[in-house]
Amino acid sequence: MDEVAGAIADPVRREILVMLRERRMSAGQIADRFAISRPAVSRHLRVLRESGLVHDELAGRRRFYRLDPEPLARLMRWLAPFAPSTAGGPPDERAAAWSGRFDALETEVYRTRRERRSEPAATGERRRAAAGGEPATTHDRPATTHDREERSA
Amino acid sequence: MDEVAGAIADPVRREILVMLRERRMSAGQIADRFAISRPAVSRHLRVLRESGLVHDELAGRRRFYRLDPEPLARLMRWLAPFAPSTAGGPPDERAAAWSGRFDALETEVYRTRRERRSEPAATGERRRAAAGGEPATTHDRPATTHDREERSA
DNA sequence: TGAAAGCGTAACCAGTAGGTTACGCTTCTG
DNA sequence: CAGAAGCGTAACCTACTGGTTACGCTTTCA
Repeated sequence: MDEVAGAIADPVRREILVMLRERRMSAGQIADRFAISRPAVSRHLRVLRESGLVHDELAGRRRFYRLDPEPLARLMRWLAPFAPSTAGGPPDERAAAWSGRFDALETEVYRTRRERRSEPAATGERRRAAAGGEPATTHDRPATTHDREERSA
Repeated sequence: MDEVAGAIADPVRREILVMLRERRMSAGQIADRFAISRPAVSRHLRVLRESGLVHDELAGRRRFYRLDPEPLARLMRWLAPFAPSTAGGPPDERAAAWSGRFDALETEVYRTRRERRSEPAATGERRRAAAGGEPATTHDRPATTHDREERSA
């Protein structure tokens, strides 16, 4: 539990989780989206791995990461009793804050997803070629060979 | 968000939140339940305060803390999109892990609540007079005057 | 009104977190 | 088969965390 919450506490790691929600990604693909150095990302990935939030699988010289939502589910399960009207004690002021309990979550999903689209990188500016803008320095890398999965983000 | 997750990441702070779920408590009441020093607890409380998870109100020479679940609700809202079948991308393996989504939460509530009853202290052994055992050194403190709220735990 | 209760802050310390650069290992590729 | 690609680890540094003791301030009580 400590590990899961601790993993979630870092914005880079949260962003990685969001990215992996869509599809699995290689370490390099992930690292390219952030302004920090690759070893830094590598260690973030290790934290996520050790907390069980992601699993890795080698594929040639690349290592793919995929999300495992189970630890997040555990967190949710711990969080749930804090909802008001959940086996009541003296709660009452709680009811207001929890704003609709689990409802309106579906709504929230879309809002969150839309927001994210603009800026995946979190801290700086090294980000290579993001989704939005001009082709820019897309030939930053030769792109000679297998470019199937890379470009899809 | 960082702050909330960070606050949740510490076992002492999590236990404090669980305690405050039942009723508001003074700093001293809270501190007495843990084996760590009182200033340590005081700082945990400050972390919780700054992350908005608790609010304090002075009452004479005592300071009462009460839970504010709203930040936890925000966390839930961030967590929710990780549930499978929530605005699908390529998710599918996710479905298994998320084990029943929000269902079975009600069940979980009772289990968790029962577990806690036995040992509120987390780290050590300084705990004064817990719920269970003999009257022990209950007269550790004179208990001369207003003892309304204190004994109820 | 002076002593004790109740709490927070200050100063200090060890351990951890997160970043960086340098490096080594394995796997493709030309 | 040599070199590049792709990743992780090692070593190092700074900043933050969580604990401790010492102390100061406000409120209550005898």
